[in-house]
Amino acid sequence: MFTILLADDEERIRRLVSDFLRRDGYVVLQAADGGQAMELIDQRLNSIDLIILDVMMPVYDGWSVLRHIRSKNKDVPVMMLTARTEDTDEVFGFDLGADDYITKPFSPIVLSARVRAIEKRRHQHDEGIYQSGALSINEVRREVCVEGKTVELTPKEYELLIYFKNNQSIAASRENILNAVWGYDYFGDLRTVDTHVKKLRAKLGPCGTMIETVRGFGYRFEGAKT
Amino acid sequence: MFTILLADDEERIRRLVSDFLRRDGYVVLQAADGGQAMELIDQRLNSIDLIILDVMMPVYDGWSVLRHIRSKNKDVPVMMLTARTEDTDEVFGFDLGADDYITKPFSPIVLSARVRAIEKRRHQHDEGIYQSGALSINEVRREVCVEGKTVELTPKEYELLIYFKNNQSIAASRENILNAVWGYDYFGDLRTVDTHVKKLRAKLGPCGTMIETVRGFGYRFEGAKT
DNA sequence: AATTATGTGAACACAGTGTGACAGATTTGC
DNA sequence: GCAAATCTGTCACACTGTGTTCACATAATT
Repeated sequence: MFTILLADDEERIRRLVSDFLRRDGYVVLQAADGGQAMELIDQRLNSIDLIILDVMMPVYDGWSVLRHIRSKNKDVPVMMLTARTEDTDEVFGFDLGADDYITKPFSPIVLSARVRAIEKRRHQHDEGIYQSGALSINEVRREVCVEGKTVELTPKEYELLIYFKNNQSIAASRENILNAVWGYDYFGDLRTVDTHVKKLRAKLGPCGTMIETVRGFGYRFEGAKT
Repeated sequence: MFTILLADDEERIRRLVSDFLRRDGYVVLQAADGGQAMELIDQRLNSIDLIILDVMMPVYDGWSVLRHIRSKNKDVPVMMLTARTEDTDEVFGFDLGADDYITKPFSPIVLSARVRAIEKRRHQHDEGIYQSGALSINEVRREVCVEGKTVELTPKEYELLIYFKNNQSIAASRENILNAVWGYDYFGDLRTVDTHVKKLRAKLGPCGTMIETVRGFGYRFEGAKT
């Protein structure tokens, strides 16, 4: 989920832009002036992924809101909207830590492209994190989350999950799995795999169904259909 | 066969490019505007292997067509043609899922090189997938689809189908089949094969007729006539 | 029409899988 | 270093799915 805070005093623009962004799958919070923007930022800055600020707003202008955000030492990306004037504005904005800058009037297409660019930049920053549906695996932190909540896995369960993640959509026989996870020199019961799969499924809760049984063969891990 | 849909409003470019591609052995469908492109895509997206879209087109522009394609959740490769402008366009295109990007004016040689690159990428991706008519067998996933819908096969049914696939157009006696699928040391009733063939035919639905009876001998699997 | 080959459905034994319990191995906390 | 807690691998049981055979129906061949 990618949440965007949109602050602009023109209702027409808010509606146009938010409709467009929603159609692209983003969640959009709206603020009609700098005051409302400040409030929303104070309340839920941690769950906001991008902030779009109009420069000219009642109560507090965009620069003030931007300054407020940066004073909180949060590096959430901020995009500024401003009427076409001299470039000084632009320089000013970048100095305060704006990430992008769009002059009014703009086409929603361009805006949405810039938003995507920022989202992408952010996601490649998340390198090493696997995500599929409600399941996310952070291999650096060695942490697995389902629906945002951390799930405690034992070492074997974790390694098994990593194996599945690295072999998505591939039917894996019990032998394949045993060789890969337990090592090629391990000669144990094939059904050990079953037991661990069972436990893993249980711990993954709603994501447990991502491990499919291929009857008479083994298992197959399926990333969420998007 | 590799089919390319080429959408560009300039007739001169269409002819130049399609001549060039045809000489390389590709089949080229042409669309003179975004509307025609949309129509062709709706009608026969499944038989198209690559789409080349001009960005500036009447009716619908290239981005809209691209969005339409992706909304169908098809990962057919798309190549965008655009006049040299700002990079934002490019970012936009890649975000929407364009696979390649060529700025006008371009040389047909370059275009055809890029097309070959995409074709290559695609084909190594298709490795291990058998397709014939409405039947497709993904041996990596150990999954069989008929008319796009997954068909659940038991292990024996699956192995039998794989045997048939590997022995297309060859009359196979029941003994051949029994030896190959059940193993040379299996001594069961020859008619067991019949039962499995019957079940397999039923599960394959419209593709069941691909398994032909060779009376007095055995069976023969026939891939779809193209 | 008689004969032979194949299609079809039912019955039954058995193999594959999910599941919980348990004992030994390993790790953790003190 | 010791006890407690946790993890791991195996097993047994229940249940469902699968393979095989058989008997009979239907179709093809003579």
